[in-house]
Amino acid sequence: MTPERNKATIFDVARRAGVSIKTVSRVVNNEPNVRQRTRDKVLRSVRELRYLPNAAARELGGKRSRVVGLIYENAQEFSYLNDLFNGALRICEPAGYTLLLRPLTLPDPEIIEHIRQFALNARVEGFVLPAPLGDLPEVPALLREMKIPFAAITPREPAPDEINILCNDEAASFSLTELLIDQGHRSIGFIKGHPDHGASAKRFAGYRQALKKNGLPYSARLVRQGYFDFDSGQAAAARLLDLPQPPSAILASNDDMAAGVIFEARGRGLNVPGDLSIAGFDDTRFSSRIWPPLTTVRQPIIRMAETAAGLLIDKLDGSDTAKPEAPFECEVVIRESTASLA
Amino acid sequence: MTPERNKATIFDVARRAGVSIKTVSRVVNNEPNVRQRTRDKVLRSVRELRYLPNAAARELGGKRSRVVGLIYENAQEFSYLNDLFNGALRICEPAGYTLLLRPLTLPDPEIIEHIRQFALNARVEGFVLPAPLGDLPEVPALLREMKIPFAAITPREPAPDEINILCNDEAASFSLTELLIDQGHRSIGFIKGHPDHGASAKRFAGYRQALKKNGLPYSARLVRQGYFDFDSGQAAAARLLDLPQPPSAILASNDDMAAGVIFEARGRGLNVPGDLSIAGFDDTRFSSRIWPPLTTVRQPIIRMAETAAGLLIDKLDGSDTAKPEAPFECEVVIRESTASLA
DNA sequence: ACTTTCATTGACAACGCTGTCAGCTTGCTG
DNA sequence: CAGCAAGCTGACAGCGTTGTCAATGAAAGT
Repeated sequence: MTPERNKATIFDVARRAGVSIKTVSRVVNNEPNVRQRTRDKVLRSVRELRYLPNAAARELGGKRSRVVGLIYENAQEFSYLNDLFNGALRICEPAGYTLLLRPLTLPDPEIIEHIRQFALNARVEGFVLPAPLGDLPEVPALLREMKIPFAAITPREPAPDEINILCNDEAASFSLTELLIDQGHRSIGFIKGHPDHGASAKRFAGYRQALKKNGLPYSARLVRQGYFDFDSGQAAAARLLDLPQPPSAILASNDDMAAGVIFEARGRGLNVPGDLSIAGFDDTRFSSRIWPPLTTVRQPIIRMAETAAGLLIDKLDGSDTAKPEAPFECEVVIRESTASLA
Repeated sequence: MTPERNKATIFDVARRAGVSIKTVSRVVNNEPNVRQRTRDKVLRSVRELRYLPNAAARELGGKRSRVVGLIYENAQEFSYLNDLFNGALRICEPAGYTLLLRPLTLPDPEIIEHIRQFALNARVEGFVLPAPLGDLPEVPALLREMKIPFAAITPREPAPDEINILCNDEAASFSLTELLIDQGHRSIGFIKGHPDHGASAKRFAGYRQALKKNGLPYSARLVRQGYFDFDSGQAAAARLLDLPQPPSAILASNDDMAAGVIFEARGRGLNVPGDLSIAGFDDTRFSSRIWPPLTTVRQPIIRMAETAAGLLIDKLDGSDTAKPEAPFECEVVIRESTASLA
């Protein structure tokens, strides 16, 4: 059933190089205490035989599985997941790690047990832990308890000695709000994101800050709770537009909700951006494809995932690189869903 | 580094059940020639100790890796990929198989070499091979050469003894076209899909058949080549709408292109569906979220992926179930982007 | 009762690597 | 130049399974 495998074993390499298998092992694993000449001999032999270490034997003999797990919420935006996966994979593969995906469906009372099972079954050595799972306190707690290192991608301050990648959500939200203010909007609605997501609070904070800095009054009536999905965005927009004095612009905490706002606006015969400016967050695949194309904020997810995977692997490999990462910068993408107030 | 693993080994189970490790192995692997009483004893012991076979040892000892590979084109619609993955995972996981993803970026002159490397490195025992990779003749050819079984999900007739899952693209396209005809449309534009995708030809064939059966003339001017992406859909729509006698309806071979058509129509101030009816294929995540929501065709991707993975695993496990699958049925989803001709 | 046949079970050698530890070289130190 | 530490290398024992094959037991045939 198994295809003809790469036949060469460590023995073949050793014989050809005239050394012991242990020395080959040392070279292959980049261990110290091998003379340069010996190392070269072995390396040549490895190349000539196209030697590829047998992962199963490696795991059985040593204790390392070289498996990195990526757990994520199944309801996440697909393009976000895709970037996450591609970014992490780009690092894991060349480093000789296997990247395993595990979708989780929230809410799930047994989520902890599911993660534990996954970690055990798949022999996961380390996790990439994106938002919103990383925002749930119990998930990092479980991994700490299981002594499995992880690299979180969440808008939080990392615990000491833990890896956490974040981007500057608050600053981006601030910029976006200021953009609307600069365009003359004085009444700007805001739709909050899912309360379980750390980003929601940050984005809201940026909005308030921008209002404050520009001397605009904050009004709770202009703020509605959403849950990051299209429907909640639409519903929130409906209530905002039903106000006696509806806002002239609405800022949604993500693009799915912004799409819902557009949908609702169009349904009411409103002209976007003529009658209502709309902006979102995340720049998903469709943000530029809906009508009108959405003004939004783009996060460098791929690079964030790469960095997370890279730092995680450094840790797993024992190369203690304790450099704290600076937050990644988000980019405001201005499209046609926002316009100056006539 | 590795967390405290499930400690119980086959020896512990054997001791507790009062049998040899080989007998435990037989029971765990569902091999024949074990008395029922013995089997029960072992099973109880397994349960009590929460025994979980060590995958690495299993692979090293036997020859099975229990890895199923899912290779896909990176540019694919995310929701399609997501369904594919979730469907396959739902089958693989409980069956004790590991599902490994491998994105490929087309066009890629070295694609064969990449797949070969992946198969070797990851010790893939069998592949799930979705469109469009399964449509490329060289990919199935490689897997046949490497003697790696695969389950294709493509609109083709399967080679004998190979697994192929398909859905009735042609019939769906036929229905969708007839729907438009029933709504009074007499001039229906068609945007073809990417020529490398097997589905493209099928969908086009269904369109022509429906015209023919309903006595409508076929005009090549109303047919444009697209490539399954938004931009090509928009471009094709532009040319269709520039016709001296533009069609009153446009059928795009997928929803990305249909979104492009809507985009173009709106840009020209056309009312959809008042001035132009638009329909697509695939029912992606955003098909119902754009304005107007798209009439389209939904494929049961999840079930198709489940079936593909299931048949593949049957084959890998040696349970020769040679039942040829009937094509899955697509479902026409009628939304607001199509309407009767006034 | 005495083979023969087959289902059932177990002993033991792989599988290909890493960990441990001992042995052999070097290069320094005094 | 002996003496010692540090650098380098190899022998060998696991790691937890499955495959092979021989041994045992039970059922069936003569």
